Amino acid sequence: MTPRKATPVETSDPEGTKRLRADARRNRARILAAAEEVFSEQGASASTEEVASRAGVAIGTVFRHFPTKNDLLRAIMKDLLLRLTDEVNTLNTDGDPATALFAFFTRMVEQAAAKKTVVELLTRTGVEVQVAEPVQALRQGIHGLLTRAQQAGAVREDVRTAEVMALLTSTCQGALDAGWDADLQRRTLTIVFNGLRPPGHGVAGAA
Amino acid sequence: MTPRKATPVETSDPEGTKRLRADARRNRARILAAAEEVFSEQGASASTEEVASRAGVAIGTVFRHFPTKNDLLRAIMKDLLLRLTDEVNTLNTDGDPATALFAFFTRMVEQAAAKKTVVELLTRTGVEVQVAEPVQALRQGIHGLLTRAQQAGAVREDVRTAEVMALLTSTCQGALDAGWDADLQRRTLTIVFNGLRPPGHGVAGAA
Amino acid sequence: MTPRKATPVETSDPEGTKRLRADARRNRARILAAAEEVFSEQGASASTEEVASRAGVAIGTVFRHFPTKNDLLRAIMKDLLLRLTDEVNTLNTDGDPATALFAFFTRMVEQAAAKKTVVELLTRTGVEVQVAEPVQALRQGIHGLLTRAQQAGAVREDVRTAEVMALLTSTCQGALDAGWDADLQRRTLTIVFNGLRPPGHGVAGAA
Amino acid sequence: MTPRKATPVETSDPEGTKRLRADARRNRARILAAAEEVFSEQGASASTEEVASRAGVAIGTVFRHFPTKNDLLRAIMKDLLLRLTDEVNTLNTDGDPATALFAFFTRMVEQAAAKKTVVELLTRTGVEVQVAEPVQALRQGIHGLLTRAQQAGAVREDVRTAEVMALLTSTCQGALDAGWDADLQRRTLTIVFNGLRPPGHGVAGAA
DNA sequence: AATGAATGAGAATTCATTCAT
DNA sequence: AATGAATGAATTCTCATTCAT
Repeated sequence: MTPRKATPVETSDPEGTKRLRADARRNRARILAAAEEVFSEQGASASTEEVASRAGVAIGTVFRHFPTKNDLLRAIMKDLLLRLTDEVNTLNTDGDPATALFAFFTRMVEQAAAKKTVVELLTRTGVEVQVAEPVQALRQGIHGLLTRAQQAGAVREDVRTAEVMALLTSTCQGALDAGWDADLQRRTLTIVFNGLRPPGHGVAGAA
Repeated sequence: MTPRKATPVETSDPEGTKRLRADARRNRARILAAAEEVFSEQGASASTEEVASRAGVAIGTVFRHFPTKNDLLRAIMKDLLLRLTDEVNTLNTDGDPATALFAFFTRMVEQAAAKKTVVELLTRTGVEVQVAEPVQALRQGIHGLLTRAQQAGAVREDVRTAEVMALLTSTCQGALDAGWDADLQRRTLTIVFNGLRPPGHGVAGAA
Repeated sequence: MTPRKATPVETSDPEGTKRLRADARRNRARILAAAEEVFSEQGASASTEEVASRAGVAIGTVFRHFPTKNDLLRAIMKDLLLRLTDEVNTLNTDGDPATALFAFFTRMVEQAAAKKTVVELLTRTGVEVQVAEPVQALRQGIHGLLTRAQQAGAVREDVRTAEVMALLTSTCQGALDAGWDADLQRRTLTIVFNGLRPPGHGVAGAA
Repeated sequence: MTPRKATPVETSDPEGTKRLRADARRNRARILAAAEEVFSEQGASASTEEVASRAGVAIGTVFRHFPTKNDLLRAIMKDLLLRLTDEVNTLNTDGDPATALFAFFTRMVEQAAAKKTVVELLTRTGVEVQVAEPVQALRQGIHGLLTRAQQAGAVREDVRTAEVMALLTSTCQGALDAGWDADLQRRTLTIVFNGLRPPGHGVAGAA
């Protein structure tokens, strides 16, 4: 009848990993892992109870760490985006400009199937999971990959980051579809990549 | 989430329209229309009550026509697929082989945003909505468009129906994403279409 | 995740008794009766489940009739206030002006113990149960009793309705206290009534 | 609502202050102060966590000092009653017999609003807070005030302590009600006091 | 003694589905 | 056939209390 603020463990701690007792940190990690699993399998409508039992903790523990189901969803989103951004940044520094964008694109699509919900959440606005900043970080990394690829002559000049992002999320979503196997993936990406390449650079054979 | 019964009244009646009293047939149509509206707006998790009230009937009437929420979802899927197949077939007969595939592709993506749930359902297996046959019919129509386009030299020889379907559903899903506007759509499809065209046929400028 | 409006049975029906199926009306009455019982015994924090089981209906039925626990509380409040106002109005019409106010006052205090929660709610603002109008109606009735009593010379001229209400609710709350028995009630009210009477009219003996 | 344990650590230690380390004693005091604040503001249903954080200690510390929420409620009750009894005793010794009772009465009502929960608890048996002895002590002090007032001719002979207590708690509860302001308080108490005074001693004008 | 994380039994509320009218 | 009330399992979230650190 009278809602009261709890003391959300991760509120004052964006990364959610500092200043927690050892056991609390362990549980937090377990819960995040379980949540990624569960939501990947069953979508964002999976129950928090399922996450708790998969993590081997009581339901109250989940809510102590993430006061709201949405907070939990947001947390796994941030986690993934962080990892992706790291990867992109590494490629921007160390990768071959001519292929790095394509390599990253492929990797993301490969992993998409394992990240069902994350992809859902990343792309649908409905489930208000506000992760604007981490997404922006990822976008900037991809912008870097794109620019380098264009400077290397591997991608058309008139392609912009927005389209790459659109194609990326679209194909990631597609990768969740039934019947989407490794072969189909390769062939589909070949077409997309050919579309991105400058005229004459088309790589033969989707077959 | 807890299916209790699976003896759909309309199983023995594909179109779901025969042997019904006039008012019953009218109600069935109303419910389908309302369901398409509601699920398009709110996603598949919208409540059946909402559908009923939007259709102007009582909740019991919805369940008399569609014994399960899933039956209702399946029905609107079938409806849409039927309409799409009709369109494809018309294009196969009357359209310009060199452009018909692209035209259809564009049209579908345009409408996708209005068909939120349908796209969701069409592509995720999770929500057991088995609509194999109508999908197969659509696939065949698209296969026709593709073949003709290839014969007209408008599409690479090594592209197969599976990839076209994959790209089609992927971009339809993408069209549901936040920030996906008409301009982004045009630029994204340009890239995809360029990827489909034979080398040298690339159409310049995503811009 | 997406709240949806139910179709509250009593929304369009202030009195909550019209246009309901016979069985629904029966259940509504049962629920109200059970609620009055339960909340009287255990206070406003009693569980809705308890009300449901006491009423012999499923929990969903309670929420169909009263979409919110607060709606239920508000409903029993309105019910009681309505009954009290009727009583007051009758006394205003038929009662002896010199004694009607005291009679009503006594009756309310007598019944207070049986209306634990109602009294709580009537007097505390914390539990937002907005019943301003019905309370206002009651207040006006009491104003009538007071005015008549003053015209009959039974109550001091300088007493206002606000004080009478304050004394009324105070003693009703007092009547809920431990150790408050019939004798204590009589003696306490005697003191209050003497305080209301004009000097010289004091009725002897609290004893 | 689900008491699990009832072996209050401080049972053998009425004042709850002996045999404690300095810091423990300090914490105990802080917790009591915080509890009085919190429960006064939010009522007895405020959470123990809130008390802990307001006291600047961890939740475990609260439960170490008061094994049960009820023990905490009981403790603040005792505290308040002790203070009130002190006040009464002082008035019994030093005050003007003719006015001391009225002065004390007025003071308590004034403070009632600040003691929301205390008043609640003092008067309802429901929330098992057994504080019989301290209440008895207070009652005796008030009995003294009453007796003296009667000897001074300021209060009717036939008034007994029970009625004074009843009126006192009733008006204290009333003071918690919405709309009860300083003016209403004065007018209401005037009526009550007139009721207590011997015939002919009535003080004019509630206005 | 203090800390604060974990527990788990509720509590309110929703909604697909059933069934009496 | 239609209606709409009833059902009850499931879900999110809260909080007193316990216990490892």
